[in-house]
Amino acid sequence: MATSARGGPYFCGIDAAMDVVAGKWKSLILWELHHHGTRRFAALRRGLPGVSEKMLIQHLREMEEDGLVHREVYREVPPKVEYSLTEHGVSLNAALAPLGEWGTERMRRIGADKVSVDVAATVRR
Amino acid sequence: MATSARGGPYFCGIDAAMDVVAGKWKSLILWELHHHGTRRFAALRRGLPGVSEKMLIQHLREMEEDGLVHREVYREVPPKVEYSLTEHGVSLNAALAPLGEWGTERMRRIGADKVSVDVAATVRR
DNA sequence: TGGGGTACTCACTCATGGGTAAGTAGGTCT
DNA sequence: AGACCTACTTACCCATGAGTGAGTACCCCA
Repeated sequence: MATSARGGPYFCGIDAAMDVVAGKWKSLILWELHHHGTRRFAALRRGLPGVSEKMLIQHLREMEEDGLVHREVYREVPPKVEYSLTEHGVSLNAALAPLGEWGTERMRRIGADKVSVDVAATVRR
Repeated sequence: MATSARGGPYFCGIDAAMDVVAGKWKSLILWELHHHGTRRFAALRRGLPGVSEKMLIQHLREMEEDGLVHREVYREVPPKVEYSLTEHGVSLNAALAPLGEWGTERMRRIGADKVSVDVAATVRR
């Protein structure tokens, strides 16, 4: 994996956007940060049932590199780190909205289950 | 791989939509079919420089299962199969439009290259 | 006669994405 | 003293996604 930013060449804009959103949890992180404004690492973790610490950190780092999230470290002694969306993160979220609606519609069509907190807790083991 | 349709449980609509669009070429296939209306297998293949036959077929089959593309087989003797978008495929494409714009904007910001036909041909070997 | 085009399938390989579990540092709670 | 909290890092493993190359059936054209 390149530690440098993801970056084309791309076929088109969708390609470029997908590159940034690809990853099992990224869209959820975006959603979570969008709805709560600012969240600490542990809060984010609790908000995404099933995510592993490794993946959460990896995704957050990549999204930081991509300029989607802002990471604010407070040098206190129980460590404290706050994550929030940047301007680009906010606009990406807005761009994802129609897709979210389409997906919701699709879930209705195929009758897919939504992950409930209980199910998620079970999945988490 | 389950041959049955992908299908949740999902956290939210975006999740459900991403499930259907995930795959290196799916969004490009959508784009290609949207812009040309109806395309034959070989034409699609030529339109997506770098795609392997295996992946193209696999993606087309999955998208057919998901109700995004329609597959019309003509029982002639040089085989002829035409692919086109279904109503759901069209609406998905529309839902992807804002994301495409965001991606295009991002490409401008980071100065990413766009795949040209020449580069693609080279990549294809 | 044989090369090419159509739309595939099949077998094999490899890279990567993601999961699991443990370790770390410094401080507070019991 | 020892358990626990924070936000991580590190090492290891495995399943899956994707690429390569060959094979197939049928026909057309040079």
